[in-house]
Amino acid sequence: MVKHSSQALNRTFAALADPTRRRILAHLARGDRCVTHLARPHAMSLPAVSKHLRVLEKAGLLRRRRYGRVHEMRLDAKPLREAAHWVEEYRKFWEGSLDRLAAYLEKTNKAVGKGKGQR
Amino acid sequence: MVKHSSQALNRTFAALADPTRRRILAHLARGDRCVTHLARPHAMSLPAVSKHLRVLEKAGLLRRRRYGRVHEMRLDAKPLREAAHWVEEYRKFWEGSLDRLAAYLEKTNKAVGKGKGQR
DNA sequence: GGAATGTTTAACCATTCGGTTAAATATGTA
DNA sequence: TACATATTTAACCGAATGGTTAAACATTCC
Repeated sequence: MVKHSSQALNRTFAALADPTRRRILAHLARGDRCVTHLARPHAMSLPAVSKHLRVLEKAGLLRRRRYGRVHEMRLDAKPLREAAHWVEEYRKFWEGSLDRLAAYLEKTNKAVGKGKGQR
Repeated sequence: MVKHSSQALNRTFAALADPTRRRILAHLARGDRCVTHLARPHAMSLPAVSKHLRVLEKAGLLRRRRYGRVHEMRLDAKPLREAAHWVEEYRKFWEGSLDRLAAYLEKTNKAVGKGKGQR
């Protein structure tokens, strides 16, 4: 298995666990946006959105540039790369139990079908 | 963009945001394991691990079968499929800004280079 | 029956999270 | 200068998280 930086994954997955933040990322995928613009479609106060943006920024998922009083946010999807890699390692497990069994056998190198093999 | 079930993604990403839970999933990728076995390498109490397992179970990432007093956990990676799909939609954004610009143009259908285009 | 094993539940605790409102800060404009 | 706009910070709140210990439950073993 590949080595992953735990802290970064923690922040990335935690940032993605909130639907408001996922929606913000989706908006940013259409182009850079300022705070007010990003806040508009969300039924919450501006400080709440500001906090979400800070979470995304800490996770490295967006970068901020100041144009006068306007903060323009730009999507930075690089952290998603690592997250995708992590998830990909489990692809064989959702693509069918046959591969899962194969991996199981490869690792344990034991006979199966005895019923109490692993226990 | 594809439609995703928000609740499931919330649970999946939240479950993945904890390093203990990711380690548990990694262990389960090697084969089905009982609670005590999964708890051993983690420097925390059994109830703590039990809680993590419940979080993973609620997220649908593992299934539980009872053999007498032993609860055997089996990885179920299907929820990761949806998560992977969600993340994949941002692949073009980490694979280079050229594609990013292309997507931007495609969506906005506006000229760029004026400097203040989106603001 | 009684003891040991595997696991969960209950009660508790500190911290974090996601939201609020009010005030402060920074910038632009008349 | 004064006012309006964009955003953050501060203080607060209730709920969720991640951990603990002690007790309960379920099963197996002697």
